[in-house]
Amino acid sequence: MASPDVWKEFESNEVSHSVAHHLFAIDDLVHRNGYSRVTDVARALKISRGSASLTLKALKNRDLVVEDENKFLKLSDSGQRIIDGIRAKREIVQQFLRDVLGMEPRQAEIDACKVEHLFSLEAAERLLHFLTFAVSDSPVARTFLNAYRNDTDICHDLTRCPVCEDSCLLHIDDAGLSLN
Amino acid sequence: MASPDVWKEFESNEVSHSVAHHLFAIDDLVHRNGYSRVTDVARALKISRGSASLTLKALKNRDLVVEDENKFLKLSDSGQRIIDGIRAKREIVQQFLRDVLGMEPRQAEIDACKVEHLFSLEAAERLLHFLTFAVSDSPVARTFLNAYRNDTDICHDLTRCPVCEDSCLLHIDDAGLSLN
DNA sequence: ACCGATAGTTAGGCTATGCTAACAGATGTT
DNA sequence: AACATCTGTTAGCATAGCCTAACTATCGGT
Repeated sequence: MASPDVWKEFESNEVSHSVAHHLFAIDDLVHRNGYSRVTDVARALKISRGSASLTLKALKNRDLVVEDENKFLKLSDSGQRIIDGIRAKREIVQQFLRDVLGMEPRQAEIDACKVEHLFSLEAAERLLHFLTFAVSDSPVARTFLNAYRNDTDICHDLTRCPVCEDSCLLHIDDAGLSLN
Repeated sequence: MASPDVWKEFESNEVSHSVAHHLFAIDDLVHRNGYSRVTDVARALKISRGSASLTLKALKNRDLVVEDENKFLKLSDSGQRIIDGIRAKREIVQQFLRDVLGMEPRQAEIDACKVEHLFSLEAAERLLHFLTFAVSDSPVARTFLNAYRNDTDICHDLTRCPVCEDSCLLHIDDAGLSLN
């Protein structure tokens, strides 16, 4: 099914989920409070100061985070670039899940947060353009989204699979998911 | 920005990426060759027999994998259910990336593989219904997809951001991504 | 000057996931 | 029977992330 090596790509990202959120925390704290220290990051992420200290030391070594004389932290240029990109991906995915697929903001945020650092730049760019077009004022887009929403409301009960009569995705093949 | 605890949800999934692919390997091997042993799984995943042995032992303890007298492995019912669900998510995401967003199959597969085990059931179900509608023969859907593809071709160079003139997502805010 | 709170670091431990290397057992070939 | 090979397990090691607990340093108030 899957090509031989694809699965190992999971590890090979610019930054891990954990690192991404350490960077997010610094960025948010600096913007909200004007500064960010180890303790602030730990509190924001709800991890211990010890963990934050170690992770942030590694990030200083990777030149993603810089520290001034007073132990105040900020993102380096490359750290900022990375986190801006990941934030953009999160917002794109979240808006798609919420505004097109109709998910509740909270669950859309959880799903987007899980995948934000994993999608390729290409996927994010394409999704952004799709999103922009889909929610535009263009009559074609409006007609489409309205039709989709009616179709969803009328024809699909999102909580019951037609095969097993439960909430499930197991039977999409039986149910005929063959889209070209 | 992000709600306080959302980021920790990353860990809380039914199975990890690694476990998912051990299960995939068994499922694929059984269907392709009729059987699956520790060595086969190791070879399929390109990891050592030692690693596979340890991980699979854990999966036997979790009752996701069962072993017969001859050391042949297969998925338990719950293991099968999990992996069918994740495979469905992968196929849905991959088809969306490929058939709607227009990505090459290979990159679509890589992206789908990274996120397949992370999306919520709800997101997958909604995406499935969207996909089914979007690529259907309905005139509304056809018109929309054609218009989208023309718009993409004509108006957007997916490799250049209008602000920084490079391949980037950093400036989506400047570029006006505010979709309600 | 001293006490207590806060900040940062470090040491030691845990799990998950990978590795190599050594070893045990079965199988197959001469 | 003997040796080679294949399979599976285990031991020891690494890294990423998290934990607690202990230590250091610094700052603030009396």
